[in-house]
Amino acid sequence: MKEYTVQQLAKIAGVSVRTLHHYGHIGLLKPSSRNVARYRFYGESELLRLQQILFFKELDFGLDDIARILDGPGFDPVEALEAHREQLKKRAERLDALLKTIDKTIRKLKGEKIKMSDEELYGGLSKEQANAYAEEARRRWDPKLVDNANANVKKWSKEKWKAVNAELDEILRQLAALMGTPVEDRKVQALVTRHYAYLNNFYEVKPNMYRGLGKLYVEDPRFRAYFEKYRAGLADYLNEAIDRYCDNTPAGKKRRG
Amino acid sequence: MKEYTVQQLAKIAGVSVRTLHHYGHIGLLKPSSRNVARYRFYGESELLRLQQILFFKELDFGLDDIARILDGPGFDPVEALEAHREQLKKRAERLDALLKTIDKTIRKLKGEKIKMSDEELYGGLSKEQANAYAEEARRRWDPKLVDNANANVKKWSKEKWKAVNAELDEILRQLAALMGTPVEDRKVQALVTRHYAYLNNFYEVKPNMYRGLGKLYVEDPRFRAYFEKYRAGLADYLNEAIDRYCDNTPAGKKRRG
DNA sequence: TACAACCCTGACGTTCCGTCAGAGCAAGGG
DNA sequence: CCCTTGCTCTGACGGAACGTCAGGGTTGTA
Repeated sequence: MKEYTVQQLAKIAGVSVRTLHHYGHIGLLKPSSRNVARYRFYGESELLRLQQILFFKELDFGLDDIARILDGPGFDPVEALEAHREQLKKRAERLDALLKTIDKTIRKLKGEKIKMSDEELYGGLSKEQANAYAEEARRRWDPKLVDNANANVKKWSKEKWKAVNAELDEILRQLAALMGTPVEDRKVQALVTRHYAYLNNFYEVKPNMYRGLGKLYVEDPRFRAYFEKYRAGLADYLNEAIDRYCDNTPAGKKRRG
Repeated sequence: MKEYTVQQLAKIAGVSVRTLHHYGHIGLLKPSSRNVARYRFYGESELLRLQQILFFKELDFGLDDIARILDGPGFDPVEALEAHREQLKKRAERLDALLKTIDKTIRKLKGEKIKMSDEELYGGLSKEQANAYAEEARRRWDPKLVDNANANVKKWSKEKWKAVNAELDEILRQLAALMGTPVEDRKVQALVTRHYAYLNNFYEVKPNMYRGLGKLYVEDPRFRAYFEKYRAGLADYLNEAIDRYCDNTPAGKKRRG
């Protein structure tokens, strides 16, 4: 039977020795045996448990939660592992897509240094898209405000557009990374809020208009249904947006070196 | 110019009020103005900055790093993207490894389930544990004796296992009850001796095999010093021992009581 | 004017480790 | 057999990024 010292296990699992000590102290992962000199030794099952721990840690569970999960009465390792495997697979696929996108983006950024027509100004949000948003906003809230906003938008500088596009891109990318996460999740909430804060910024809407938005997305129960629907089509939407981003993204918005 | 109170900004951005306080304290995001009553007020630019902060935070940057990024002379988006890509790549690789491990594990677990009944035989000590002990014993002492012992062990009846388990349980319980008692105490000595006699019993080892371990703990004067030193940690040690005992009890696991 | 709902400033608590310090083992070489 | 090198141990303190009171003002509204 294989046994690992602290350092060996640490290296295998990619954590620090201190982490293993810590896990031992809080009873999360104890060595399978100890030396006369109290040296720690871990077996295969500890390695597996550590993997599970790290897995849940990736999902942002606290260590005590992890302990409850792993040591809970109804914990069927096979079942749990199969569920996790599915999650992992999805994550891996998403990561893969993200990686490709980023590669594309980097190539684009490196290649097409300076080339930006007026049309490209609209970048992350196509004219039609912007109009679509405007349309919806018009339907939903105050038409005058929206028209006003659009008028403002047209006066925006290139710089502002760049910044705004970049932000939308960021938000979308992160939302994509969270695909499959429950809507109630704090991260999703935060991102959605940011997304709408972005829209708010985009349209330079007044607070009272924003109240409706905020409520819809953050407090209103309708938000749930809306986002469910939204999420279903999110992948396509994002791919389009990302492609647009790659094709339209002009050279660096700069600062520093 | 639109102004937000702490709570308003917090809600919009999906962070806590305390977080805004904190960011103010460390100089990462300061309110654009303050009341006579020192109430904080944030403007549009603070909202934007906060969103940038949150973006980098999602990427696991520390707050001081974020400050350096945002307040620094400038930064290169390509560079940032490439760094980000590296991070994602590592993550993807780890995910991949995890997936493989999980697949292996699932297969293993499914396979082993069938053989569970066999494992039940081992009672207080899991098969691996038993084998681990055996392995060590084999290394340390006479291989033939160990094999012999194992052969014997396999013929033990459930009744015998129960009895043996009960004894270990009893010993540990009494040791726990004596926690804090000086090592020199006759009772402690007796129990420690019984503990090792239990191991002895388990392997049905001969006295000479036991020499390496038993003498060190019970007769050798070095033991005295050693144990004195570790007496402070005795509680932990015992708890660990007891936990190990519980963890390895298969079928009808009794975890905690 | 009362009262809920905000806001303030300390200041201590928490999680998850990083990082010494002071010491003990393990093993190969001289 | 000693020496050196490389692990390992146990505290104990530190620190990042807040959470969570306590104790006490402020504001808007009924």
